[in-house]
Amino acid sequence: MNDVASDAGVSLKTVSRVVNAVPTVDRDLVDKVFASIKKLGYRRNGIAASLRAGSETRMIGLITADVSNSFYTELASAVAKVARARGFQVIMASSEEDPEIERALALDLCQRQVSGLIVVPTSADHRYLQAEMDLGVAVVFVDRPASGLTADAILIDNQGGAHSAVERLIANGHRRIGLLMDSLSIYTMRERLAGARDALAAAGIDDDPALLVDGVHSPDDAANAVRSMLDLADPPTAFLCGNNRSTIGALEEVWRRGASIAIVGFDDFEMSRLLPQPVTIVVSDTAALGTRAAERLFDRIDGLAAEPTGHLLPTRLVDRGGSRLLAPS
Amino acid sequence: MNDVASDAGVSLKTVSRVVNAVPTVDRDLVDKVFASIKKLGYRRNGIAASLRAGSETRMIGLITADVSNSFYTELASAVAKVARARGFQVIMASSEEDPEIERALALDLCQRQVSGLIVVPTSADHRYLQAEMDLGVAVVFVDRPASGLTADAILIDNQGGAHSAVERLIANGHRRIGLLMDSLSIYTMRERLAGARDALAAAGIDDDPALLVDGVHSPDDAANAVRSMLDLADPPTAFLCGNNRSTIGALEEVWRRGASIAIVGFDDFEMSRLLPQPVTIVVSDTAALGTRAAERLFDRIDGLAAEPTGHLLPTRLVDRGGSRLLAPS
DNA sequence: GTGAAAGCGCTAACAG
DNA sequence: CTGTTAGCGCTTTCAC
Repeated sequence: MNDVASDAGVSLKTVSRVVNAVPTVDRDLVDKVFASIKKLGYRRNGIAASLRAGSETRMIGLITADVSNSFYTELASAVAKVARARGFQVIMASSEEDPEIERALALDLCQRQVSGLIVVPTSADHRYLQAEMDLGVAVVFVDRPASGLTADAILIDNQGGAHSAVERLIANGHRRIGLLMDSLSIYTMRERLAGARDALAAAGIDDDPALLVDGVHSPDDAANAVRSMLDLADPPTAFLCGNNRSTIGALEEVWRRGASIAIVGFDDFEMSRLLPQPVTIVVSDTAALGTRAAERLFDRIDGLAAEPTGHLLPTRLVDRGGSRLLAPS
Repeated sequence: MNDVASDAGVSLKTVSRVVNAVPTVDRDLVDKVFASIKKLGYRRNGIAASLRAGSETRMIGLITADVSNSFYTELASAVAKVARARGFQVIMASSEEDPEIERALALDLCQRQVSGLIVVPTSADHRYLQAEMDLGVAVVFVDRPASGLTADAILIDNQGGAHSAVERLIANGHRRIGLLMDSLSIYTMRERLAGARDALAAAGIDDDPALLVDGVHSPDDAANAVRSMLDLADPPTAFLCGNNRSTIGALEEVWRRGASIAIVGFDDFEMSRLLPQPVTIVVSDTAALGTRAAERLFDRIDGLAAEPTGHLLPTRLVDRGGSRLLAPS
């Protein structure tokens, strides 16, 4: 910038003004400066610009639990859209469901002076973020609430979704319902389980521990769990799957056996409508989840001082698949 | 940092040394400094640290064409893994197949002083990046090559994949093969089309323009294209789909009609194995694509001076789906 | 081992 | 309208 200034025969500050498109600069000087910029191959250093106190880096961080799950991808896509509309970039990172990684990532991003952080929390204790929040980093949690920390959270109605899913199964005559959940250390899984049990209890159905498998991470885990439950003396006639991965695995195993078993899953996935057999899915508006979180984050970045709130988005039951059954030749 | 120094009764530089874990500092001073840091709630400003010339921001940028497509998600996931192993963060952004957005994003990221850039190019002219590369930003293109610029590119063997796909269809007796391609302004689509035509020509089959639809962006576009081709007087008995989206749409339409039509698609997708009818897919190792690109980028960041090269990853034909047909009750 | 001074590239504040 | 001065938070000389 110094070089440009001397080459153009103006002061540093004038170059700065030109680069920042300040309107009150003489046309001639502007042209001269641009000529020197081109000639010298000058590039503005955005990082130095954001160094001056108070200035924003115009970056937000997004920490999800698993980049390759389409649920988080859709979320990220919605966040990115809101950010781009505001001229912010998104640094995306994945905690892989590991609290230590989450912590390291969050602190790293804060060191990089992000203006805000959207986190799908994995850790059981987020007090480590308190200091950062006190220093002015906006933090919004999404899909799961924080613990040990008062912060905004955008969630879906996990209990309600599970409740109505099980209610529907019961209405269809099912009384033995297998429950496939990922690790119960995950908030959403505990909530969904609670909702399911609620509905069972309301119908006067005993909670049989043999019909719950947790720690189901992958489609293969789900297939194994389904297999062992179907081999019980008194097997389930329906399954509730805690997330899209387990839904896929459960479907595979059920079809493999040719068994006539009802399946309700959580979290929609691309192609669910192509499934050859009817599946009911507890659908939430993932894009809205991301949009809400990003909007709340920017409200905070803009200085919103209101008390942090939890926000619950509704779910609904949707019937997917099945129609293609008629077709294949 | 100044405050910490005076609180601890040491110089600025000593604090800097402690924060950066320089070993040659007196234990007592280290403890004192840490105490003051905790007391004052000091946080290191990573951005200021990277301001000094030559210092790296330890960030790379990743620009893909569409965040919500699982193909790019897998790619991104692989890139992120390599980056994390090196302590780099990834800024991810999507060009939405718009050259202008791509350009703006790339320049923005360069202004943010990323050490390198991995780009799935959309634009037809990447000379705008030459200046940045001259200034030391490493750039690697992936999935598609750059134009107007000499740079590393990691690609898959699109022509070869399309060639063997069509060859297989011909071997199975098909002579009328419908081609569904996204916009032919996209490199991969031109290559795949060329490979397909090659195989047709080699078998002495005339290239019928009625059997090509391009500009197929979405599953619905694909379904429409399939519909109109199947309504031809002399309809195709097979389809080659240029990407996973069009494969999905083509499958839908074919099943809807109950038609007995062979389908070969490009790019695998999660759940393809759950499909109720056999589909052949031209599969490439997407994770390897991302890994290779990231590794080459870090080689460049580390100062590798060798001539930029193009790298071609192989594809293979895989049969997916079909097995479930037996099962549904 | 430790510290003082200079400066990274830029911008805010105030003059001129 | 333009230039000068100071300083963001840190690190790097180079003395002590």
